[in-house]
This record gives sequence, structure tokens and C-alpha cells, in this order.
Amino acid sequence: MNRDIPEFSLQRMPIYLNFLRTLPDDGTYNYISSGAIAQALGLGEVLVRKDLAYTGCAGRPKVGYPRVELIAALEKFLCVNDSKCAVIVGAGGLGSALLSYGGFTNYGIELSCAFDNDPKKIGTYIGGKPVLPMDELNEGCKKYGAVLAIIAVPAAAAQTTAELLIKAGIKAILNFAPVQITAGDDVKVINIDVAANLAILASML
Amino acid sequence: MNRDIPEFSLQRMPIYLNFLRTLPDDGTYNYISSGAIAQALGLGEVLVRKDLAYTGCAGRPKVGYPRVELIAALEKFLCVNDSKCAVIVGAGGLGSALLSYGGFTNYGIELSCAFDNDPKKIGTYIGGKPVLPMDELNEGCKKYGAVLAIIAVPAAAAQTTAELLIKAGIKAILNFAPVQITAGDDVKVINIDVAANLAILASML
DNA sequence: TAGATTGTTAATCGATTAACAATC
DNA sequence: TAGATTGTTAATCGATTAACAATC
Repeated sequence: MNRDIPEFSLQRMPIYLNFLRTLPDDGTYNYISSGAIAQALGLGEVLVRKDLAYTGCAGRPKVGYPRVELIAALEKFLCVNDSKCAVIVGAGGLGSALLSYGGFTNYGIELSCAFDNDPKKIGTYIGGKPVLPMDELNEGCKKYGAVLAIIAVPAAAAQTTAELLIKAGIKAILNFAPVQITAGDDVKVINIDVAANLAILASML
Repeated sequence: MNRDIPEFSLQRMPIYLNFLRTLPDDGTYNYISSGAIAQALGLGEVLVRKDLAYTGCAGRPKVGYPRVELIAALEKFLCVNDSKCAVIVGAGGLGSALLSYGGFTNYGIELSCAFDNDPKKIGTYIGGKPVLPMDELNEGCKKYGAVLAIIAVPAAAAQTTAELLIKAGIKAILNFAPVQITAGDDVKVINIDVAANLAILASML
């Protein structure tokens, strides 16, 4: 759904959307300037204008960007209105926390279920979502029409899990296991290693 | 502890370390080439050599890099051997999951305690770490000598929390609340917005 | 009108890749 | 020796920033 935009601009789109949605709806911010957005988010103001240009929402000299229209343009850009289905593999601490987190719907993402191989968890509901056995992964993903998946299994199982997911039709994976998952070019992967991020911070001190 | 290295190279250091540590210790990988590392991690091989050069560990033409020495060099580079103390603010689902996660010690990071304002949680232990009341945050951080913090509170409380942490002497913050936290130049911040990452993936499809 | 702000074009900066000499 | 691999220098690529004209 979206074309030729620099990778880094795309990454900032949800940040803009998020920020604009938090502004009070009392008329104070019917218009907001790129400078104000830039300052709030710690970015350059030219950068903000360049990014926002990709949404197709035009700003007005002297007044700024119309907030409501800009939010709508960002939502359209990020396809927030076509609902997409996601599954989680691994219902441990992190998996459970994400199942209970409601923030995905802000981006039109519906978390439908989790998969795990712990008999104590299978059949239960976490955050209102069923925990299914691993051997129903393929079937389950297809039934729900899932295109997104979150991997929250131990490192040793992550790559295998990714391959199962890809076979089940998943097109993009958010991986929290502390290994780099690799996949073909037709599958997008973002790896988030929490401990590694803390280590990076530590070594910047 | 580390000097003039490109930001992006620094970010890959834990990835290299992680990968090298997972290799079997049976003599198969006494030496490993930049090409092999590159392939396993989906990077360019020249890039790998450039990155590894920053660690000061020299590779040998024709054989590659000595694995054990390279791991040691990466550990030294990332200061894995000086123990650093971290705290978590927010003992909800995500905070609890991180308290129970043991992976921080791989990078010399000791998670000492959590802070929360829920009376039901205060006084309990999660993952063996005490949950302290929010109003002991300043005192607690100082007592433990914490320099790192993880924010896992609701968005509305995140910026305020960050400011309390900074006052308590915290120098780097990993923020999971879905808002961009801003801080002075002397405090490092990494913001990780899980839902936003999933939204980015979704819009790349 | 004057001033503020957008949008665009050119310049800069930094990261990655290509080319290739050095070396074991 | 020949071949594989490192390490470095130069070229490329992409992202950010600076400069400035357009506009309300």
C-alpha cells in the first residue's frame, strides 16, 4: 500500500500519528506547524515537512498543517483502516503481556490468538485471546487470515518458528527472541532484542 | 567507554556477540570468516569487517577471526564485564515479563528492582526482584547505584517518569511506553513502540 | 504589507559497498 | 605457489540539513 518512501521516513509515520492523536481536541491545535511537531519529537523541522509531504496532506503557509486532516492522511498512509490480523507465538511472560496490550488496534491490527506448547496454557484465554497448541499453527493462521506474527519464544526455537509461520502464509514478523531471524525477501522481519538495546545504551555512557 | 564509532556499527555489536556465542564450542568454529558471519546475519561482508575492526581484534587472512578472542574483544568493547545496574518502572505485564527475563546478565546488566504504585504489587517479588513503591524511586535508584532504567508505564506517565529517573541519576532509558520521551543530551534514550513496529511491518506489505 | 511558514532544490553528512593491495 | 581472506582507500548511495523562493 505504500510506494517509494525512504525507509526512515516510514518508520517515523507512526510517531507522527501517535503524537497528533495525543493533542487535545479543544481547538487549540486545529493547525500545527512542522516546527512544533519537530520540537515535540526532537526532530528537524525540514525533515518533518519532507516526511509529511509523503502523506499528501498539504500544509498552509503561516498556519501549519490541519490536524484532523493530517491524522486522516497518516491513517490512510499506514492503512490503519484496513484491519489486519496478527498472531503471537509463545505465551510466556512477553507473549502474555502483548496479548493483554490493547494498543495494536490503534493501527488497525487485530491480535487474534496465541500458540504455545505448554499444556497448562493451551485452552486458556489471555487478554481475551485463546491460546492454541503449536500444532494448530498452520491451520489457525489460515483460519484467521493472519498476515502478521509476533515471535516470543526462546532463542533456540525462533528460526524454526519463523519458518512455520511463513509456510502458514505470514508475510511480516516481529521477532523478540534474541537471535536474528532471516527470511526470504518476500517476508519482512523486524528483530527487537531488548537486552541488546539496553547493552547499547550502557556502552554509550 | 567507547569513542568514535558510527552509531549503526555500535548497534550491530551485540548482534555479533550474540551470534558468536551461539556457535558450538567443539572446535568447528575456532576461526570464522567475515563472510560466514555476514551470511548468517544477512549483512555485507565488508561491513562486518569494518565493524569488527573497531573491536581491535585482528582477523587472519585465509583463516578468519579467532572466535574466542573476538568474543572477548566484543565483550570488552561493550563493557560486559563491568556490571551495571538497571531498574524497571512499571510492574505490569511487560515490566513483569522483563523482570523474569534473565538475558540482561549476558551484557553485564543487573536488574535490581521495579517500582510501581499498585499496593497489591508493592512488597512482592517478581523474578526474584522486589517491587518498591514509586515514592522510593529516587532513594532506590541511588541505593542500588542504578544508571540504566526501563520505562514500562502507561503513555501518560512516561515523560514524568523519565524526569524522576533523571533526577535520581539515571543516565540511559529504554522506553516502552508509546510516546517519544525527550531528555537532555547527557541522557540517552531509546524508544521502542511495539505496536508502531507492527504497524510499520503492516504498511510494508 | 510584513512576517511566518511551507515546499523544493542544492549541499552536506554519514553509512554502505566496490575495488584492490596486502598477507598468510 | 595459488587461493582465500583481511584491511583500507575510493566510490556510491541514501538520509538529513541548509538555503531560499513561494504563499497565505
